[in-house]
Amino acid sequence: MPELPEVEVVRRGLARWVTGRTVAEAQVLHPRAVRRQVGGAADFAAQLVGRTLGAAERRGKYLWLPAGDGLAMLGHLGMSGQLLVQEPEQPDETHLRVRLRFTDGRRELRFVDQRTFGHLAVEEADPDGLPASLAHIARDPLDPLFDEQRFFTELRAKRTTVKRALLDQTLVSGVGNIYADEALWRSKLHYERPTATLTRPLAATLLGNAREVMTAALAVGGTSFDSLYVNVNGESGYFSRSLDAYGREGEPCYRCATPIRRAAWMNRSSYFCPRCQRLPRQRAA
DNA sequence: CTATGAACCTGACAGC
DNA sequence: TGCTGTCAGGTTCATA
Repeated sequence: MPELPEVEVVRRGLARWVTGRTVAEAQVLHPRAVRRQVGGAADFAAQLVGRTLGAAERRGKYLWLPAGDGLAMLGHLGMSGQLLVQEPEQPDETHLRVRLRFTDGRRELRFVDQRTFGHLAVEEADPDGLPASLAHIARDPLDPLFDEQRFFTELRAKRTTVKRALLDQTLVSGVGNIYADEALWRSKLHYERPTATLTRPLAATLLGNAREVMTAALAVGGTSFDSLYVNVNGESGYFSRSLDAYGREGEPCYRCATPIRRAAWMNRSSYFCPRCQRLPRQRAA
């Protein structure tokens, strides 16, 4: 469940169902799911058993469970990862990769990931509780401590285009392909607009729109096109019906009725309105 | 520093 | 039915 709203839905579920519970057993059913763990699967399990987990936290698309002694269990869902809270007697999912059993014998935590682009790891955390490998990940637009000043400065300094910048997790985290296209549509910006040409008000509009669209998506449980993107209880969100650009190739723009276009871009797709989101004419150098 | 492409995987779907 | 090609909410690494 990739982007910020979907990950936040999962974080809330974990906070509700896992906080304060003690790990009795950690089973790694696929080594790729813990490939970032320096000591491998055995180390991952050994680090977790006996630990009582704190309330889940999140930065961008990453989430983690404080585990005491300056450690945290970090997770990233990649393209297809799910964290599910399941009754122990529920049959194993086809792509079950990691299972945590708890000392209370009640519902277990399962990491299910079809494509195994996601991962879990136990890591040291800094004094603020942030896992070590997230030091370079920027705060996200829903974080009260998000540094707008820094965002504007770095955005203007970048020699790149605006959608690349939105997807750059060191500049602003949590935004992925769907919400980048949605924020750009709302801002009437072309995805290949050079960041150096963005005025401060335009950049502020863009950031505000990213914040608004992700907040709206979060309010309805995130975006789910299929059963891959679900909360810890396996339920889908409803934001797919509110998308203005993403996935709407050939359908009329809600502002001007021009058909939305899909363009191949960086091994993926960009959806945009060719009329509302124009590239300003290049000036000769 | 920036930019591109490929790699990592599995499954769904369209078209033949 | 079954094959082939394309596509998918992400990150990282290697090469220009």
